[in-house]
Amino acid sequence: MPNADQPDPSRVIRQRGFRMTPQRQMILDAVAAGRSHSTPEQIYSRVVKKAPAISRATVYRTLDFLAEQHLITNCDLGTGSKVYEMAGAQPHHHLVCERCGRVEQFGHEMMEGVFKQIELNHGFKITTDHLALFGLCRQCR
Amino acid sequence: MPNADQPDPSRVIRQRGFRMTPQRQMILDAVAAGRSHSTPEQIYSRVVKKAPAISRATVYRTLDFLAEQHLITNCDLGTGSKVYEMAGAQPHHHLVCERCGRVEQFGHEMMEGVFKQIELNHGFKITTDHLALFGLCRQCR
DNA sequence: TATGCTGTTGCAATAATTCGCAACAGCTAA
DNA sequence: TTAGCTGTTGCGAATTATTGCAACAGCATA
Repeated sequence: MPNADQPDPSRVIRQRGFRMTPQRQMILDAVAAGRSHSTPEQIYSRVVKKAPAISRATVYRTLDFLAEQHLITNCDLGTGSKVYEMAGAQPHHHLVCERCGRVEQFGHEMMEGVFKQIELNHGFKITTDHLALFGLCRQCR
Repeated sequence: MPNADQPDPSRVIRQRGFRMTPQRQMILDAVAAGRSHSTPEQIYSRVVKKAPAISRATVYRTLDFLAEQHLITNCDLGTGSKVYEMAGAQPHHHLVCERCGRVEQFGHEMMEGVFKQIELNHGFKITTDHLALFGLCRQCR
């Protein structure tokens, strides 16, 4: 069931003057294949099965590129590597417990008020849609 | 003029069962010496002048440690390395323009409402006090 | 089709960060 | 003071991430 809210990435990229190459398509597919957050290394290992010649540098560059285009999002949960997932679905953020490592989610709507306020005060339009906030969870306090 | 709000780091660390070693003291001093944000490499190069034997791994480990103890804070402005600065002074966050790279600041008080709300809803106490939010600045929109 | 412009890729080199482990240092209790 | 426990450090290697550059590929125009 194709989602009308999610325009064809290929079209989006071309409309902006870039190219949807086989590498980019494969990497996008690999991000989608990860149920949720995937590290660059996980994505690389998925892609390399289909295209053994692909280089790690291409994976890193392409992930950056797709994130700039807001087709995927990334987030640093403090695990050493950034993690990536498809954008669009339900924008959300995370609460990471510094003690036990538990990760909770909360919806983007909680942030929208502040972001709007910042836009009014600073004329700055925030596009960040995938934050990690650190602290202590209910159990660990 | 000593600041009563800033307890002696050495005391804080020892009270928690850790040790204030010469390395930790030097690294803390090096963070303080940087006027604002410093990269691990900048900190390393300051410290290595005083203690040529110190290893980069120690710098990275110690920065993590001091950040966990909330004596310093860090933030990823998208420049390749995390940057560190002393905690405590004026907690603040940054707006980083994706196009021109300009970095603006805004005060922690803007976030406090949301953080309080999250605490009510999730029982999660957020300690993050140095965020980077990405988007487009007034000029670049 | 031929040509040129520009975006993309792979490779190798480099940079940034982390890890494993043995040596070392500070604290406590005998 | 000595012994023992545990936190810390230095070293070097391993891992992870980024960069520079030449070759290549897609699209447009002639």
